[in-house]
Amino acid sequence: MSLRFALLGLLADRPHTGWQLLKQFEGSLAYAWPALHSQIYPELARLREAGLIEQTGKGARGAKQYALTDDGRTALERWLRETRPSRSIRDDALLRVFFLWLLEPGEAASYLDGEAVYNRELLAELERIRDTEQPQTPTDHAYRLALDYGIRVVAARLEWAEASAALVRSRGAAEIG
Amino acid sequence: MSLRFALLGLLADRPHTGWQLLKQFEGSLAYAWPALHSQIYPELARLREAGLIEQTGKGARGAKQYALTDDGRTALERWLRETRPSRSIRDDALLRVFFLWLLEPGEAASYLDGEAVYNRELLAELERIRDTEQPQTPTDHAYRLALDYGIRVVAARLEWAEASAALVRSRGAAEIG
DNA sequence: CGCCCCATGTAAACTGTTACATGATTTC
DNA sequence: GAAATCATGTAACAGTTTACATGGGGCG
Repeated sequence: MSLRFALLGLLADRPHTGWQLLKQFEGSLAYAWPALHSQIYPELARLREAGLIEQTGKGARGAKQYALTDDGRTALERWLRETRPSRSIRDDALLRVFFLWLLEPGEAASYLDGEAVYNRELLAELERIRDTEQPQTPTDHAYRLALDYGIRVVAARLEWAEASAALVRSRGAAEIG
Repeated sequence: MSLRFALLGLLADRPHTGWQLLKQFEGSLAYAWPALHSQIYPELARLREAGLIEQTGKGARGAKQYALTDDGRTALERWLRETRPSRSIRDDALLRVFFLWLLEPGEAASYLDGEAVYNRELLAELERIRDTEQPQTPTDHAYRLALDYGIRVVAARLEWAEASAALVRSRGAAEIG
């Protein structure tokens, strides 16, 4: 369901080829809704069949350019305005935390160190993007809001991982000492 | 894949019936890896078939109690120690932010207000749990780490939503004024 | 006895990943 | 002309949701 609207949303800004859409999903959208070409191309065919998008041209090497139709824009705006976001979450890294008690304190702390490293590097990358790109268009401003979200959430995860690793180490030391 | 290990992880603490496992997935695990009975019961049958769990008793009304086998514990510890968490994320609420430029500033701000309300209420609920339950066992301590993670991340999302709503309103006012 | 909750399962539809498959254009 | 990248598609499999289906036990 969300993939369908992600495609419509990208096409609302300007026409794209399937390949260009794929690159968007590999870029900034990867943090919100990742998708591979094997899912994107069939979905584009279905959206076209449903009249929500139309093919507006051909590029080199068989590329197909699509644009949003009026029906597509209506469907997209209805999704944004009239439906509530799904709150369903799947977070493998968090799931593992529930079972950290199975490991020795030192090993559990190492796991948390790894989470800290991952989030520290991701945070640096997101901050680099924030500090080098200047939003111009309304689309840019929306993407910047999404980037700010990522920065705040990843910073929170980093702080949690650092604090938790320290906590686990101090509890482990107390048991031994 | 993760569902399998989530079940093994719960059974590592103590034996559970399928129903009890289902209640765990509806409770704290819902924030990390939600699952329904239609997925849990077949997966338990497969884990039993594979020798990773065994049925240790029968409860009232046809309830089946399962416990982890030695093979199951080995598989669980290998997952925790030797595999890295998947970083794949699907966040419908974040996806919508990329397309907020489609709405009028007032409507976009309303969407962000809704995100603030949702996260404010969830944060209050998580803090209530933190302040009423006192961790005792190692299992409790791991659950508490997961709860702390939720509190930090939800607090970050709340702050982002409030700041973003204010930002969008001020930009909208600047355009009009 | 009727209702609610406990308790387990299966089937169909949908979504997402991995693997297979092909061909065009650019670059070295 | 070989390799890398652009560009599109299908097939098989795995994971998830929704719907269908059944029966036991406690409570009023």
